[in-house]
Amino acid sequence: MSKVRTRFAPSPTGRMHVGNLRTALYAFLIAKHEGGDFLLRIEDTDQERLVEGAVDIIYRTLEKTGLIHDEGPDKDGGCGPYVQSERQKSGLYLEYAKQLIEKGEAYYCFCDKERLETLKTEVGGKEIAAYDKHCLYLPKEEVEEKLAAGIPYVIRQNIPKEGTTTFSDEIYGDITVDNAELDDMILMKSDGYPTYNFANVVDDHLMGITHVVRGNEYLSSSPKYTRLYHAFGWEVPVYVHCPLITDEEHKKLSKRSGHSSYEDLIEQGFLTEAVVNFVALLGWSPEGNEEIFSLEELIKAFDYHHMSKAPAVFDVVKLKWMNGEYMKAMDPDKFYEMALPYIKETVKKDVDFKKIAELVKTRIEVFPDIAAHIDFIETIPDYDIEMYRHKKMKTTPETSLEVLQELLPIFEAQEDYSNGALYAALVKYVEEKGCKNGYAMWPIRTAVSGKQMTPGGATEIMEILGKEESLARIRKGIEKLS
RNA sequence: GGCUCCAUGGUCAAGCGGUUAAGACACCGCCCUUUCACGGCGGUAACAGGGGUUCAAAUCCCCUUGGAGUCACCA
Repeated sequence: MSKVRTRFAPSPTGRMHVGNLRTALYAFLIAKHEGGDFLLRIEDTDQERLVEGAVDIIYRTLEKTGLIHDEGPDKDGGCGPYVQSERQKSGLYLEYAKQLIEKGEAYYCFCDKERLETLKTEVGGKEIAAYDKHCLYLPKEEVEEKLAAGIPYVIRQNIPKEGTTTFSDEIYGDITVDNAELDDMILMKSDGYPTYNFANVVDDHLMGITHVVRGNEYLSSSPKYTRLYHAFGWEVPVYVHCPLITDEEHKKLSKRSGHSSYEDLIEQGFLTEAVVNFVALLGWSPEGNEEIFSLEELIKAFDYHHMSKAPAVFDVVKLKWMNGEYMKAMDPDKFYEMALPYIKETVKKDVDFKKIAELVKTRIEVFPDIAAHIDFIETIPDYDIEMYRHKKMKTTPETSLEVLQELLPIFEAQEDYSNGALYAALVKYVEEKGCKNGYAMWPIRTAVSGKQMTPGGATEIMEILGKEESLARIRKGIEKLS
């Protein structure tokens, strides 16, 4: 069996859609699992939709996610160029289209926009057009004349009205459709560029792609591609159509969802590794129960025969959980580095950011969660004294006042404001008083944070706030309670 | 609307003729705990419906229903 070659063939139109990322990932995994090649090809045949900088986004995203290609525009592997607009310049696509015309598998079409309009019908609120093969029947002389006169033309695939076409997909099995359902799709546009449909087939063949991995929105046009391969007499690649990724409404994931692109997710504080891991599990499941996979582990475990057919909902809640897992497992220094901008955004004071990062590390799922956890460090919120009441700790505003008043001089005398020393002092007080830890801890933590929940306990917070601020907050608490 | 695909808990999903129908997220409860979280333990919750085939069906077939995709000189 020949070496597996897959490709990722995006068109540079903006951010990296998570559906595209997943497709790229699967293509990468299928190739790498077999020790094959993964190529990158830029499909920029639609000159109108080109977005400046989009190619850079593609490079950057692939690099960050670790989907390193073996061949591409920047890595010649002998099949170049790897950008379709560059390939187009050599007249390659037109040449192949002409081959098809000679075989009777394609034909010139001179129909203008107005005529095409008349072919449209509206069904269910949608406009549907089916070409009527008008130009297929043009006499040869007339075609020559029009060509010579420089009349704009397109080249269409000639699909018979009779019979059926069958193709085989690794995931969905054999699919057969009536040829009558297949439109004579355009291969070459009037601007001289090939359509995606045509360039895709030609290039996949020329680049020796063995497995075509793509989203399942292409399932219905696959018979046309298959006919193209047959028309050329080329070997049909293995098709692997990936199930759709949908939003919570079970619709194709769109920009409206707010998290449809890789870049969106990163901006929302997700980690690249978590996104890749999560997306890998959308439409595929490993053999065991383990769900956390590095890219290396995915390569080893990925078997595309275990892919599912049904569309998968992109569940942000689960992504968050997974992201939290990656946060916890992250190297502390790395975490500190990444969390710092978020910490600084809410805490302007000169405190130990590293300690804050440590405290927050196991409690957040995404970086923006940090703000809500530590905002009290900057300024203490105006809390209700009922917050001092806690059933389990057996505290009330009254007992809290007493504890705070007794503890104040102790903390005033305390020089060492490290967590350990503070905790020791507190425990000593608790022992002498003969009460439970929480009985004293709760009021202190409340006074010092003004919050129902905080990252860390009373003394951990005091350590970060420092002596002066801690005492000020305890005094303020006493004031409030008096 | 035509065509195509899909159908196990709220979500991701194991399952591929015989199972007490896994696991994860979410949710709930308990425990642990310097609060919350983390962690540990436990719980609620599913084979869309109807026909077949078979000794036996979540698994195979058909129909119904539901959902999605697609029908461009976009990819």
